[in-house]
Amino acid sequence: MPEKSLSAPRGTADLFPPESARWSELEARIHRLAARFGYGEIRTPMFESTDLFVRGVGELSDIVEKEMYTFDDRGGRSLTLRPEWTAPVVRAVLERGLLAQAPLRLYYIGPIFRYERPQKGRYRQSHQFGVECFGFPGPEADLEVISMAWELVADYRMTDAVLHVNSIGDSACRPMYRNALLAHFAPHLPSMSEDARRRVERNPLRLLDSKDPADLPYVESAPTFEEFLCAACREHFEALKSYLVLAGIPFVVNPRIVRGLDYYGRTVFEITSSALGAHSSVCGGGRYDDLVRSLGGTDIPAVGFALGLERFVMMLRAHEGGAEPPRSGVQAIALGAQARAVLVPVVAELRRKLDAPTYMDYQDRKLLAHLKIADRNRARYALIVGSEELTAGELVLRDLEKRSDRRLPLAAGGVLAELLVEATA
RNA sequence: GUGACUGUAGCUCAACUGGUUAGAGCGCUGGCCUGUGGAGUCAGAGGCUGGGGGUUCAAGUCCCCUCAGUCACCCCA
Repeated sequence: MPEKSLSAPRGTADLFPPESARWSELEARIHRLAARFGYGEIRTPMFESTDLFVRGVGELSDIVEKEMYTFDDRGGRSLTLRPEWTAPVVRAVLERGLLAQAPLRLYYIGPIFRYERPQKGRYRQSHQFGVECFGFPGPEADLEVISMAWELVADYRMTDAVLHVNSIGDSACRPMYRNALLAHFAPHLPSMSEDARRRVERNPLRLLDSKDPADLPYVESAPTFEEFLCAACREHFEALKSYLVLAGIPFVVNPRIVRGLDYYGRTVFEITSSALGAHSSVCGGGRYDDLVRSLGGTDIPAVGFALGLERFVMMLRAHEGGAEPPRSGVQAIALGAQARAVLVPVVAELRRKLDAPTYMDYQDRKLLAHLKIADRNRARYALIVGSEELTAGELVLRDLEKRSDRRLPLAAGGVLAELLVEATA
């Protein structure tokens, strides 16, 4: 048996500096954003009973049919790595009885798993930030969650982001629209794509986002949902649109936004960016007023979204120039063993007291090599101690940006650190 | 699950129709330079050409399998 080289599983990725710092920064910003909107964080297990997703996401959805990481544990239970967050959140909230005190505002951030062929912006493990707002039937809650997603995008000045909104009706009017669509497409089906013919059986709404040129003329002439919305759904949608205008959030009404998961109804929305490749959506969400009941809870309306962090970071990169990160911190440079022995405790002290990185290379190198390392570390200061300094009882503090030296007395450790903290502040 | 393209040094890529010892740039280490930095120059280290099998006198190059990457389809964040 030949030895196999070890590699990360297909569709997964390792994250290293400096990329990992960008992620931390984004995550910190998300936590602050959610806090400002009054949302509390929920964390749920990374795997759940398979049945939860079958019931929550929909038996006929692609996720359940072919994308789940499902396995049996040693007790013979069928478990599944979560492919999305909403069903687990609803399960957790029901289990704890938290909906008794609805309204309830929760957000989550963490990994999801889908067994798919990887491509741009699509991985087998990816990460989502999302929110769930339970207990408000009205369009104010729709506006609230959309604002949150949009604020994140606007925060980073992503000028090519577009918000698409649509209404896909409720259980009263969707069947009527469905029938109208079927009636519209039925005579043309023979000349439409194979995919289209398949979709008719499964989910006629999906015909609307077909990309096949053969289908385009029929899709464009198809009736839109807006004509079929019942009075209640229409009123809800109109109110949301005027709220968006009042909030100054730019949007387009896109009758072809449908959403793939079974539980959505009324409001659906998406945020897209041209930086993202074939599937340009970075954030998708909407209202799911029937989901809680279908998972065994009481009749509680809900609205939320999920935002793909890998895709968001891709957008970020597309909008950033190659700006150099600012210099910060101190590179301690000891020339020789004696200097090193003096400097090591100073470094320890600095690391306790300085709110910036302190770097030190412990090998014997020339000053030149040490300074190159300082540059690579993007250190702001170099703290140099060699034989000259030792005899003079001094050290050199070099400002690497201004390229200027200062000499400071090489006093006892604690006092020295105080001095340096002050000098480098 | 389907299709196309691609796997050669740490990274980005060369190597005519199969032909001797697989090259370059960047990066790395060191010298030029007794101790002042993103530069220059010289030198050095670094490879079972993703893995396995086959064809051939001869395979980085052709064929098959496999793993992985990229992009697209299906679908989704």
